[in-house]
Amino acid sequence: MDKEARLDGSTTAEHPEALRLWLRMLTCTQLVEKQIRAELRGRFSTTLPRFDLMAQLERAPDGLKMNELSRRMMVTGGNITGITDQLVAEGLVERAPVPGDRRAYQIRLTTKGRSQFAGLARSHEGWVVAAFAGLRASDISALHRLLGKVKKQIQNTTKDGP
Amino acid sequence: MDKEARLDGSTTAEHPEALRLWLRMLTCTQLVEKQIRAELRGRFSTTLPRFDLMAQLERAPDGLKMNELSRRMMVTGGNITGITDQLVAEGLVERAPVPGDRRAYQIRLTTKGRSQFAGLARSHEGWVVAAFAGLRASDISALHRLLGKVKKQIQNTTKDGP
DNA sequence: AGACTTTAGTTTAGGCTTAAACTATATTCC
DNA sequence: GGAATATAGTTTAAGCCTAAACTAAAGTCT
Repeated sequence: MDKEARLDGSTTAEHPEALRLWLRMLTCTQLVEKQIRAELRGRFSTTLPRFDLMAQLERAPDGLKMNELSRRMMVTGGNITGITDQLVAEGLVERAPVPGDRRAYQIRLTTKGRSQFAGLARSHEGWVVAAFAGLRASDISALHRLLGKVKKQIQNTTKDGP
Repeated sequence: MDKEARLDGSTTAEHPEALRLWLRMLTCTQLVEKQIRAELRGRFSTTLPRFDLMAQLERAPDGLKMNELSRRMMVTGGNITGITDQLVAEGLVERAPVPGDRRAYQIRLTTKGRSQFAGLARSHEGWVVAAFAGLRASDISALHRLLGKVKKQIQNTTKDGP
């Protein structure tokens, strides 16, 4: 084969398949994500992080604390502060006090936020369905299952720490 | 309306399967990416975009023009300008004039850049292999094949229209 | 109670990324 | 040649994201 790859020379040319898989996976994710970001921006003048935060809250009727949002969205607390600030300023989300802990807030969708999110979610689902329209149901479940193995593996090996 | 998008439940083969797949795919990609970014930062004091740009140049011995880098990395030209500026400042890449077109540059790895990249690439491959270590070779090729379908689908539907 | 540690959230400095406006050079078309 | 258009690259303003330092409130231990 026409390999120009001089990355590894002769020592460890054993696993370029994982590398090829990773690059393809990254490409797919980026393509879908760029599509969704562009639609959110063009049609709703919003962004993916704002949508993601609202999606988390939609599934938690009593709201979530900042650190729960941080954990579920896999981003830092400072990031949550920034996104929440914006959504609060737009009246889509509110910070409610937590009885018994004056440090924490419970973040909840406002009525306005819940109503706006309904439209967002409907469109979002359509874009995602369109992105995977080339796959049969069996392909989708196969992908889902295999990615489950990947997720498990990563979480196990990453959790090993000091 | 019919539902509140309560995506936990049913076994009915509707579109939410695609949604669940997408969320899992995003999670996996983010986990791997965060791992790689952390290693690049912790062990080499560099970043993923810098690494990606150098990786593109490594495969193009004669170098690439800015717009080629922009296209291959799927990011905007302004972004390439910024990353290139930093790598030039560190002496890892260079802007060479293109004979016959005074607007363009040919971006190339310097000797120092090529040498540094060799170490980066070796480690990078290791991290990726580790991330997919939970999969058998047949799983990896199945994933690769299925993601090929996804990629093709997205590129076809996105390319439509002016 | 008082000192120590942990937890919740914010702030800050810096890098990444984009869209849009901009400069400079090439190309096309009369 | 000269005007209109297209292309290569940069700049700018704004949002996202992180790590690290910080404030305030809980919790722990003696």
